[in-house]
Amino acid sequence: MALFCDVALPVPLDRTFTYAVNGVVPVVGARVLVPFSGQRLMGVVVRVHEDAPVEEFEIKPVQQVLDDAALLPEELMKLAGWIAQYYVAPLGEVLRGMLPLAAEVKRHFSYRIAEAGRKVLYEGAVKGSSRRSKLTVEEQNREYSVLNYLEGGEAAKMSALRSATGANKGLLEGMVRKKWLVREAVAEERDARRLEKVAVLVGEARLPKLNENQTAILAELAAVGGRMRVRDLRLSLTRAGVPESTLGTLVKRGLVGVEEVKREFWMGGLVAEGGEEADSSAALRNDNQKNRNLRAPEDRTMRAQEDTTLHAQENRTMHAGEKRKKHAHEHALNEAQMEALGTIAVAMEKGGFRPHLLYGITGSGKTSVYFAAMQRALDAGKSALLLVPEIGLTPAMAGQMVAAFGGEVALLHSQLTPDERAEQWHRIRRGEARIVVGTRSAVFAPMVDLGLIIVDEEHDSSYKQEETPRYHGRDVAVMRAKFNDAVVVLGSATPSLESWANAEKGRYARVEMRARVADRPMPLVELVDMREEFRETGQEQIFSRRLMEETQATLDRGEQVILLLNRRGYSSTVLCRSCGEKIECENCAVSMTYHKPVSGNDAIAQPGQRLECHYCGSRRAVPKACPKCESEHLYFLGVGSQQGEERLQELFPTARIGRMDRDTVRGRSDMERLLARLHGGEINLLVGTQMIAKGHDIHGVTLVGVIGADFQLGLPDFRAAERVFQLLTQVSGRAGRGDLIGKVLVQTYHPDHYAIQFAAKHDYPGFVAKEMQYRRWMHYPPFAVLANVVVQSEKLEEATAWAGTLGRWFQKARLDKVRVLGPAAAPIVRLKRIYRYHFVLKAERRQTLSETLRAMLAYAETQGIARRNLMVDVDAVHLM
DNA sequence: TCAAAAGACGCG
DNA sequence: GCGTCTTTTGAC
Repeated sequence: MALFCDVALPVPLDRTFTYAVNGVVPVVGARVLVPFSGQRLMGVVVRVHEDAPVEEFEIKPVQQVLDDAALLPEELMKLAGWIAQYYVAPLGEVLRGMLPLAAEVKRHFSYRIAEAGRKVLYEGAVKGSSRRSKLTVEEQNREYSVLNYLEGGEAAKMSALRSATGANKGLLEGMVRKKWLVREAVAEERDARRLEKVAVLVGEARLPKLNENQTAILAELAAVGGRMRVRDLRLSLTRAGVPESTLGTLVKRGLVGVEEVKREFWMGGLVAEGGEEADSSAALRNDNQKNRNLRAPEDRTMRAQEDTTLHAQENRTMHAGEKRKKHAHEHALNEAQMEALGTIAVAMEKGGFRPHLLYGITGSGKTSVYFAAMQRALDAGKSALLLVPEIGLTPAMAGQMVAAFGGEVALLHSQLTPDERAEQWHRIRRGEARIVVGTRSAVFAPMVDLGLIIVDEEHDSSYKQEETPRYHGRDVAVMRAKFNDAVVVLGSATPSLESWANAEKGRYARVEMRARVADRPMPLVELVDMREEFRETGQEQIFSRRLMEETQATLDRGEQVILLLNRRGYSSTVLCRSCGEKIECENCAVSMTYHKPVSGNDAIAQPGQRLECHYCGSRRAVPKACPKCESEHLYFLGVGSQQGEERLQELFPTARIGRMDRDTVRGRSDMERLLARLHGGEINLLVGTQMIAKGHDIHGVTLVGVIGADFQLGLPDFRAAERVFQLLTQVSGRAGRGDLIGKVLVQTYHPDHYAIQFAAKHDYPGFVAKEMQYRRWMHYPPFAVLANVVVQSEKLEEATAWAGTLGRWFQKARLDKVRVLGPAAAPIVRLKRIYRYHFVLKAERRQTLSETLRAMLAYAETQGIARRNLMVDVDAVHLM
């Protein structure tokens, strides 16, 4: 009987594809390489069966089976199925997101000579290569050398052809079009681990005469146990002023050996690569870290012993009253923290799926609880997963994790290269890394014996993936915990209303920490009414008199100030005074932001004054005159962080100012450098966008100023109030984390708005109660489930017509259990040249919503609306 | 998504 | 009429 298998492929089609199995029979969950529309793709087998498909098309065979066992554990396969169903996404695309192993499959093309090509080769210069042809003589000669190279009939890889004949891809493709060559898609497995050189000290009883430099190298090697990556060694040699050639001499003399080993795990991306570290002691630390990780397995046990002794020491210093078995990381916990930990620990002991909402005010020490809980999981022989919104923004957390758990940690974040990602994935899968810290997609880490999942800052919108599959990391984490029978903890000082409602309903156990560590008081929040400020001063000012006064006083006391200015760039809008026209991006229906050319050391070579679109990234120069009415009265509106920094420099000329936003912080190292300068007091006034609000723990900050955080209260988004409340609370939490009391000044045009009032009083429960009323009233989440459906096309008429078609269908369907808003122009009606209309669907029950969406998609198909022109966003976070 | 196929366009 | 660039279509 013939065997077939259904394969989920990473294409945006909501179906699987059937292939014939000829050789090895794959198991469900294994990866296979299959031919697909002229390419080779990697897919995951979801079914093996004997039912020959009835449709009349050629069933292609599986090309290669990559795994002999299911690559994904069963619960992850289940989770993938759930995501595909829940978020109306193709299973293949879900699986692709779960398996970051693209680096293990090498895809390339190879070429073989065809009949026509032979002819050309033998008949010499024919009319075929017409005079019309744009090809230069040189290119024509290249074509001949390609044909010559392939004459034997063997297929050759593109890379080989390239180096042998100097042909480029375009040339080869042209030859394929002329039918001189045929192209074949090839995909093969490869080992993602790269080789690297390691210098090894050769044991030598008697040392021959050596010069100073040579001795230095040997000493360096000996100090780290005799093995060191050559690139690290080079680095430290350069630092010490020893010429690199000395290493070569030692190798020649047989005192140092160089081995090639498969690159072992290292903290990819956590430690800065290369030698650009600002601070050499940090670099040294990093080197040590790398070397620790490089050591051979037998050293691991040794390291484990070191760790035990370390813990033993910690245990000795623990409170005498502790009677239970001591655990590391718990000695510094206060009562509230111990209680929270206790609840989580009990749940873990009991086993089974138990979701928790950890509501702990800013500064209550949630991170310490996470650490302790993860240690408990380890002690119980389980692994633990910590999700954070963005690792790049919390280097401190990543560093602490590594310090606390050493080689047990795997970090997963966006800055890893595909190879590094694959490497980490395997480490986790093999059970070598039992502590995983990562961003959204880390929720799919193939943990062994997963006992605990923690979602830090669970309200953070970066957990929502804004491309297919549009899943929410927090919700997937809860589902995963369910499939894994694990404990899940959602932590936040400002829980999302969804999670809070779940806690109220009793679906999540609520754990609260309502006091700051060391009983520090909450900072005092003062509102500055900017309307009044305007009436009194008669001028529109960025900074109120009150804020300037306090800033000056704080700086005079030698303390630090953070100012939140939640828009980047210099001015958010360029407006024509004559006709009122805003300068818009040519691709998107949004006004362009003015970025002032930067002068000074970190200036980017970007001459002229530039306007930038924050949605599509396009740039243009500031026009001399209004593009519409040609008036020259252009003026700049809306203050961004860049302008804020400039103004502050004028107002406080002696202040040491730093700026933190997407423009100054591009990579992790920028962030670390900036934070280090802040910690060291080199900066005493920091201005920045919301990234300054995220979890940094700087003890010298006693004043936080908030400028224009309330402009988004006016945005057409039902979560606007929640966002403003969260932002104010988070940024306020940056004040007074040391011994000094903090103060917060909030400049606002809406001083009476409840989001601002409650934030000023640190009253989360109060805010939630009020906001819940509004959500209930308006049938918004958490009192309804919501989906955003966007109809998109490059042609405006198409977009409106399709929106109308679907609108009529929704009307005719008379959905009594689903409310449909729209069709309406999306808040940003044109984005990256695409026109967008949208519907917002609200239903009381999940199932109703899901059924309606599928019915709508089915109808759209009958109307010839291609699936790619419809975007379905279940539990949409942004309705843009 | 992505490559092949069909369509639109320009040139002698 | 052919080469080249752009848009559309369909995949096992």
